[in-house]
Parts: sequence; C-alpha cells; structure tokens
Amino acid sequence: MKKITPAEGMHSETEMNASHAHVTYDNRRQLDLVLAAYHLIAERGFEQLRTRDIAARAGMSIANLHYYFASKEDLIHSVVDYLHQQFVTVHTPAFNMSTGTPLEQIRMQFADVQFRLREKREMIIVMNELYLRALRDPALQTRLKGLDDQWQHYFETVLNDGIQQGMFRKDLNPRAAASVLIAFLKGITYSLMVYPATVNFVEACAELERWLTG
Amino acid sequence: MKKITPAEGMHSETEMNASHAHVTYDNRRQLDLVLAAYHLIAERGFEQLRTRDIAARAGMSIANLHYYFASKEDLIHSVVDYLHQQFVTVHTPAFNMSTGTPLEQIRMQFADVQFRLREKREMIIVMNELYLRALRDPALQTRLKGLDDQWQHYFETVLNDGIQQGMFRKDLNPRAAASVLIAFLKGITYSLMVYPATVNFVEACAELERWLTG
Amino acid sequence: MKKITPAEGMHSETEMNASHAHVTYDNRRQLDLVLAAYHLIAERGFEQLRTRDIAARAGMSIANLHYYFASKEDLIHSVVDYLHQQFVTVHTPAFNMSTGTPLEQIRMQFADVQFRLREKREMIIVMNELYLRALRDPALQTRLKGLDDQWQHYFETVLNDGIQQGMFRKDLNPRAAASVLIAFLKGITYSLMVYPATVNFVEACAELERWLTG
Amino acid sequence: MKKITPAEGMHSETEMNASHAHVTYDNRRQLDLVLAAYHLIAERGFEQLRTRDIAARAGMSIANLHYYFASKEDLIHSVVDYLHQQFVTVHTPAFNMSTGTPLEQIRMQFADVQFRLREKREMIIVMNELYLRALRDPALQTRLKGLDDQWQHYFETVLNDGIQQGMFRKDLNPRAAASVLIAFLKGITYSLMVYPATVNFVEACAELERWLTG
DNA sequence: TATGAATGAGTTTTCATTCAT
DNA sequence: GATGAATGAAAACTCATTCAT
Repeated sequence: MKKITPAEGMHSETEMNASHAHVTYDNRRQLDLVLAAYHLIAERGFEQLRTRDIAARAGMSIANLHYYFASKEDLIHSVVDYLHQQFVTVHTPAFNMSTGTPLEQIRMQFADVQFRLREKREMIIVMNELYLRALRDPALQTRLKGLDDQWQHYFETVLNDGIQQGMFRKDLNPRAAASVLIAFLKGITYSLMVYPATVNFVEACAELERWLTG
Repeated sequence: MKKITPAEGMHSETEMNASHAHVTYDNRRQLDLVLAAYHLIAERGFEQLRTRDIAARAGMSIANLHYYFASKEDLIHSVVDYLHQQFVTVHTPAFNMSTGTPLEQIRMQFADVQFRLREKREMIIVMNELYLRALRDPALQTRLKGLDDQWQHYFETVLNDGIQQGMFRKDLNPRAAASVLIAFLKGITYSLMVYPATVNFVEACAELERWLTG
Repeated sequence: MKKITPAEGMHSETEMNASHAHVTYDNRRQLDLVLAAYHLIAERGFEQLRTRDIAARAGMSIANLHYYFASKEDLIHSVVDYLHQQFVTVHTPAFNMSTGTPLEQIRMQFADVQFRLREKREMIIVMNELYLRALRDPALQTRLKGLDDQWQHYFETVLNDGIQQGMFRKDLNPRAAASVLIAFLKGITYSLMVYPATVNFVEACAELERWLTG
Repeated sequence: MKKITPAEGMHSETEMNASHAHVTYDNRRQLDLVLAAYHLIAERGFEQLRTRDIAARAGMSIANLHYYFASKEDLIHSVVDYLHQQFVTVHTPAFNMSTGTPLEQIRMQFADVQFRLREKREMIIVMNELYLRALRDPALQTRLKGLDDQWQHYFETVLNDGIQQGMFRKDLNPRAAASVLIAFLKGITYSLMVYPATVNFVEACAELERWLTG
C-alpha cells in the first residue's frame, strides 16, 4: 500500500571504509534494499523477515529485489557486510580511538557504547540477531569473532599502557581485565537493548573505572 | 499406530517450583512437546522453528500438537514457562544461594554460570532467543525483567553484606557493582555461547574478585 | 473453478502386474494425482504441465498434492511408473503374447499397436514426451531402453521360430528384421499420433508381412 | 558494451531455399537468436527453454531479444523456419536426390538419415520436439505434414521406377512400401536419438533392401 | 540498436491450522 | 486422545515482457 521512498543520506557514508568486499554498492537501489532489510531485522527479527516487506520498504517489486540479490540469504549477507562496516565506522561524535590517556580511551569506549545505545539502537539489535544466527553459520561466527578479537586486543593495549603509566592498578591482568570490560559492555548493552534505561549505565561505568584505577 | 502410555518419568520434577500458571503439565505428552520445542529452538532458533518438527520430535502427529496447544504461539508460551522454571531450578550441584560468606556466594554465582555454560548450553541459547523475542513481546519482556531484577537484588544484598563484613572494598557502590557483575556475567555467557572456550572465564572471574575485594 | 471429480474405474486395473516398486498405490487420492498428471501431460505436454492444474483436475488443493508427493518431479516419477505398467498391461482385448504361430504373433503385435493408436492415444503421446525427457534423464533412459530391449528380444524369438518353421524367408536376419519391425512400429505410431489416419496402417503391415514371408 | 558488427558468415546460406516467409534474416543478430534458441531446444527441450538463456547465448540482452522478436513464441516460429530450411538443405555430402538408380536413391536416403544421426543430432532432437508441439499447434502440424508428404511422394516415385526397372519385387505396393520405409527411418532415428548406437543401423537397412529387392 | 532496471502474474513449495473419523 | 488428510494463505523465487534512456 504505502509507498516508502528509499531512505536518503547515508549513501556516501557507506562508501568509505570499504575494508570488506561487498561493502560498497555501485547501485543506490541495492543499498536501499540492504537498508530496508536492516531496519526490518531490527524491527521484527529474522523470524519475521519477509522479502515482500523488504521490497515494499525499499519501494520496489519483489521481482526487482531478486534482480539485485540472487536470494534472500544473499541479501542478508550484504546486510552483514553493511553492519560490519557500520560497526567500524559509527562512533560517538567525540570518538577518537588513538588519542588521549589510557583512562580517557576507556572512557571513550564507554561513551561510545552509550552513544550507540541511545542513537543506534537498531545497530545493536541487528548485531545481537546476528550473534544468534552465528550459532548456525560458521562464516558469520568467524566474522563476529574477528570484531571481538580486535576489540579485545585494543583493550589489552590500552590497559597495558595505563598500567605502565601508573594510571591503573599495578596488579591488573590486562587480558583478564580486557575480557571483563568487554563482557561488561556487551552485557549491559544487551540488557539496555531489551529494557532501556533500567540500569544506570554511567554509574556502572564509574564503578568499573574506580576498580581499574585502584 | 504406536500407542504411548503416559509415562511418569520426569513428571514430578516438572511440577515443583511451579511459581507460574502454565508450569505444570497435566500430561506427559504436553511436556514432550514443550521439550521438543525447547530443543529445536536451541538447535535452530525461532527463525527455523516448525510445528511439524516439534511434533515429529515429540513422537506425535501435528494434529495432536494442536490438541494440546491451541497454536504455535501458545506452545511457545509454555516453553517460556518451562525455561523460566529451569532458570530458577537448575544450578551447579554445589549451588546454595543463601549459604556461605558473601565472597563465597559471589563465587557460587560465577560457578553457577560456568556450570550452565558447560552443561546447559541449550538453556542459555533459548534464553537469548527469548531476549530478542522480548523486544516485540512486552509480556515476555516483563517476565525476563523480573528474573533480572531478582538477580540484581540478590547481588546487591550480598555485596552489602560483604561490605559490612569488611570482605569487599569499603567504597563499593552496591547497586552499581551489582549491575557490573550482572552485565559481566551476561556478556561473558553470551560470548562463550557463540564461540565457546575463547575467553578464560575463570581468569576473568578471579580478576573481578580482586577488584571487589580491593 | 470447476471441480472435477476424480476419475473412476481404472483403480483395480492399476493394482495388477505390479512389477515395479511404486506402481501400486495404497491410496486412491495418490492415484488420482498420477492420472491427472498423466492426462495433462498428454493434453499439454511437459512444457505446460502445472501442479495447480494437476491438483485441480484431481479435485484437491495444491497443498494436498504436496502431502502425497514431495515435489512435482516426484509425481512425474510416479507417472513414469504408471505408464510403464500401462505399457506392459494394456493390450488389444484379443492380445495373447505367447499363443499362435509366429506369423500370428507378429500380426498380434501389429494389432496391438493399432489398438493403442485408436484407443490409447494418450499413452502414446505421454510415452513420446518421456522419450524426449529421457534425453536429459539417464534413469528414465535406462527404463525406456529396458522396454525396448524386451520388445527386441521378443521379436527376435518369434522371427527365429518362424524361420525354423518355414513360415518366414530362410534368409531373414532375425536381429536386423526385429530392428526393422520395431523401428517401423515406432515410426508409424509416431506419425499417426501427430496426424491420425493419414497413413494406411493395415496396408503397410500387410506389405511388411509379405516381405517377411518371402 | 561489446559492439557486434553485422557479420555476413552464414548469412547467404540462410537465405537460400527461402520457401517460407520468415526464413531470411535481415539481420545477423536475429539469426544469432534463432541459432541460440535452436541449440537450447536441442539441449534442454522446450520444457526448459528460457528467453534469458537464449539472449545470453546469443550474447545480447533480453530486452534486445524483444527488439527483434515480439515474443518468445515469435522467436520459436523462426526456429521452426530455420529448422524447416535446414531439413531441406542439409544432407550427406554425397547426397543427390535425383541421380542414380532407384536402389541407389533408396541407399542415398538411408545414408542421409545416418549422416544426420551422426552429424546433426541436434536437428533430429529439435525436429522431434516440434512433432510433439505440433500436437497442440495446427499450423505447425500442417508444415510438418508437408515435409512428410514430400518424402512419401518421393519414395513412391522411386519405388515405382524401381519396380518398372525390375530392380524391386514386382509385387511391391509402392504406397505401402513408401510408408514402411518412412516409418522405419523415423522410428530408427527416434531410437538412436535417445540411446545412440544401440541398433545396427546399417544391418537393418541392408535387411530392408533385401526385402525390397526380393 | 541496445541495455539496465523494473514488474505483474505466475511457479513450486511451505506452513500453521482444521476436520472427519 | 490421536491421526491421516486436507487446505488457505503465504513463502521465496521465476519468467516473459516492458520501459526509460
């Protein structure tokens, strides 16, 4: 019924940071489909994802969807690419990964998660949908693991720096601490995704910060 | 063809802790269906959950499934009940919620999560499937929130006790610390569910313990 | 629109001579589908064969067709079985394969083909549709080859008998003659299937008979 | 992208024997499409003939196919024209329809069929696909009947000549004998098309020849 | 001429659900 | 209780055809 004009504005954004094969779209219509699928996954989950809805939301016929993507699964792969890129690209406005003291960088991570929770809730939902899908999709599992490993490595480095600069407790085990921080951020994100604003995010971060610093 | 006489095996087991309406099953066949659905959700996710597979796994006809449950959704509600009960009931063999020093109780929680991760992976997967479903199901959201609130309250109590007994840091903010602990446990569970044994669970718990105690 | 009540009357017929695995149908509805498909192949060819038409002709829903047959191709396999059996079973009322002099047996073959041409035109059309399909279906090819080999062997035996009994030319090459007879019968069947009654079938048979006898 | 300049290769070839309206192609691209369709019919049958495949095989877009042919059926008509012409044009290198003794002419026909079987198997397959299509296409039926009638007439003439020249049996019924010969050639062609080299073609022809000559 | 993009109308197949027994 | 049989509605995907350029 309702014709939805293809979402505008994120196009150029999707062309940068194309670290992955499928990430750029030579075609605007293709991106429209990916975005439509992305939003529908966030809204209804994979369980209720229907090609007809995707096509309608992208403002085109279902046959045209299949002109751009061989199959539903194929389109979903592109959504994964898109999300992967978003995850690397989208941060707090203030975000700068390699600037500031170790403590500032940890704070930046906290702020970033908080930003996504507030401004990019869809991203978090889709990401969590993918985590569950990864249970039955080894390729996807590998990709998500890659993201996690990067994150772990980053935290370890920062924590190491902080310990050496005397900012953090001397007895920190950087690897274990990084695991704790990541688990904490994942877990709190997960909770707040489902029932928003039920946990005092800032307070919890502050608490953790005090634990790190002594 | 094959007549199945109502067995009584796990029946009594399923009747305890019936804090919720649907939790008891007047019939073994009903429970078979719930268990079949539960396992299939763990194996394939809601996305691939089919009534025909549930019925087949429970060893009965699809028509009979609808004799016991008005609809697929109805059966899923019973799975939620079953899981809810499992969550309250199933613990480490060693588990005892109200015994031991505060530190021992925290350790017990860690051990319990670890036990579930190892022995009850299905439970964790189904629980996470439900978390995502809760996004579109307010009633489910409320129930899950209830579980979380209980957990939060328990941790706060234990932490308070620990602080007063001088076991934990004096400057702990019990509410924030409880949130951190819960987020940590959720997050690490989530990670290990998807890619098992990639994080040193024990190490991370030990680190957290040191942070709590000073 | 129009509900077609399942064709009647050939049921018992299909239960005899079950030399092939799938040939008997425990279920009447299954046979209805096979017959419907059989008739539609004869009327429109495989090119225009649609499951919806088959189901409609069998007087049931398309979903029910898939209750009995996993796929369209699966149903077609059953049509092949049915036709195979028909080919072995259906003959001139007078037909008796192992009675009479060799010449009478040859005449019986001619009569039999003529009977099919007149009374079982559908059978011939479907058979020819299958011959073309066999070009891309090795299993089918093997089955059809089997029928042909039986026929060839039968003709060779009869011709040999006739030569020894002095009924046929002494210089007949039984194998070659059998090939000629079969090719002739196939070819004339083929022609008459497409444009009926344009060739004097009886006259041609008589001519061949004279050639055989000297 | 790729510009194809109108080549002239087989063009003149396709313009001869244009006894039918559509037989000449003002355009090489048109012929490419006809040839592509022709090959695909031989390979997959009408059942699996798809315009997209035809266009791809002809090296052009599907939209361009519709520039040259109003519809798929229209293109198929041109394939019929092409095949018709091929049938009249393509023969054994040795072939000469109106030269030699009657027996030599019969032998020439045998050789010609054998040649097509070996070198032009596609032609035979497409021809048989058309025979089945003719069942539902009266116009096509008429055209194929025309070819058959020509053949029948030719054989009758040759046989008559042979009888008068004392080469063939005196008691031959030319019309019936011609029918037998044509049916034989159609039938053996049909068999050998489906399972090649399973019948001794030469032996069968020799046998028939002996029957004709006494 | 040529094509990328688009689509209406189908095509097979699937699914939760119902019904007669 | 239990099931074989049945189905409407929908699912993904296909196909010949058209349109704008």
